[in-house]
Amino acid sequence: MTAQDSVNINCANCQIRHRAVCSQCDDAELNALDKIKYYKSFAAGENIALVGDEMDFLASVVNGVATLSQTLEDGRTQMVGLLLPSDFVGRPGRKGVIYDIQAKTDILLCCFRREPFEELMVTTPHIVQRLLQMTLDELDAAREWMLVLGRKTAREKISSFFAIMAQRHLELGKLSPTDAIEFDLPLTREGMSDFLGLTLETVSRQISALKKDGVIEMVGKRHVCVPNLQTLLEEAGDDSDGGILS
Amino acid sequence: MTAQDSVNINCANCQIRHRAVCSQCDDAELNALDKIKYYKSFAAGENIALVGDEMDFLASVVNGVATLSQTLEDGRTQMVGLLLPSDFVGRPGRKGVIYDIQAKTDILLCCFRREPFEELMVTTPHIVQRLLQMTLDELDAAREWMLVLGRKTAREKISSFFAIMAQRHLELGKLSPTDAIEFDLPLTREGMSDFLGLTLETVSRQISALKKDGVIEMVGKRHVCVPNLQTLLEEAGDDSDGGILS
DNA sequence: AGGTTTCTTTGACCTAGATCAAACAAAGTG
DNA sequence: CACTTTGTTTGATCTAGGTCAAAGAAACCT
Repeated sequence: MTAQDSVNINCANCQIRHRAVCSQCDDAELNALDKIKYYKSFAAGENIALVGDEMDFLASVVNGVATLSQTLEDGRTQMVGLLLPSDFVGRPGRKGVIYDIQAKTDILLCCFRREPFEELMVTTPHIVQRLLQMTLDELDAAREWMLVLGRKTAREKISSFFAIMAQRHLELGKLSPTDAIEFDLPLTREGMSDFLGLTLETVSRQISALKKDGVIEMVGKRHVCVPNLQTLLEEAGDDSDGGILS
Repeated sequence: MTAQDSVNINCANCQIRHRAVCSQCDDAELNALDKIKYYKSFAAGENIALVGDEMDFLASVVNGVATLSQTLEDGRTQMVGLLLPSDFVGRPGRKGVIYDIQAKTDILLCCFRREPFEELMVTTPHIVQRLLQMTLDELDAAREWMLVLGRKTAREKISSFFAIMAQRHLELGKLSPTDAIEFDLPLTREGMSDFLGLTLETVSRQISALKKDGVIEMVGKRHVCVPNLQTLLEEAGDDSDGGILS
């Protein structure tokens, strides 16, 4: 399903209805949101917003993948957020954008006009409460990444990234954790290097090594198969319970 | 002022009244909070809670410094949060602790009993709204740290840490940004290394180097003097505007 | 005052991952 | 179908920061 196919969606058949910022809203509240929302899609590679821009909407990712990243003057860049379906985009109360936001695949956003959305936040506790939960979850994920960035080896970093992808896929697909898990990488080698604080060459080498050691199998450049999640988690250096919870 | 000296404080003369989770509360709401709160102090080095514990309170840091950190099985540890006065401790909606929380100096917490606090969150929008703001700020700070951890050199990391300390001190002390700034480090060399994803030896070497280059001056092991904040910010690799905003 | 313990500094050496370089592969273009 | 362009892999080399080691320095005992 591409972004274009989904322009006709509405809240009733929305795939992210039960996970997004609106998930605790009742019908009346959903109606209020509906009045201030519109759908907008971006092509893979397109910038949704750049540092210094003013963003006059807030949004939920309906489908597709986007990233948040920061860049130093000399060009070093670090990804600081990976936005997947149901994730929230933009910061209430601050128009000014402080991270570059880029679509990595074709992406569809459910956008809320900023002004009326911020008014709804005052009158609709369900929205603020859900947003708080989601922000706390993001904070936990960011802190998990601080451990990855600060203390893990290159091999552990790649394994951690694959483990997150695998687990995110598992959540949605309702597979048993003992099955083999397959998914497509939403990022290029360079994208992964920006996420993990590595060079793209190191990413490539470590993927080759994990492949050689049978931890993962690759079909083409982007499709990953994880025959045994437990093995991958051990490579990632996480405890047996699997690391990132949310 | 030690933690003990402050046990008699109340909301009216509380130093963090205007920055903490209660900052948007009116008198009635403050009263409701007052009924469910108690003060508790911890000595420097004491653990406030460890991974796996259940924490039956949430709290604001009144004075002193604490840290959040994660440890891998082999002992590598990464600090993922630095809790300073007015910061919030604990996660609403989850009793289980997932980071080690340790007092780094003597510290005084303004604790709220979990159950009634979580009930207040439902009925008191001012609390949830303020908590959302604070959590968004923490998320921004965490993302800024991801850039430090993932992409900065050892010298830039140390400079970034000093810059944050200096700026935090500046906010409170109302000095002009052109004055020399002095402050005490709340962490040992090892603490800084855990924060920055370095070894303590590298921390020590880089501090010596910054001292030799006149970027900072040290009085004893813990007291830092920054003669020129702009110079320090340049060493930190931040843009001229100074990096972390909140 | 001597003796722990904890923290810090500095030196010598080593290694994981960066950098530089080249070839390959796949997809899009005129 | 030649020809870019974009992404990937692999090799050779280099270096920032880690590791190992030892000696100060300060605080805290008793």
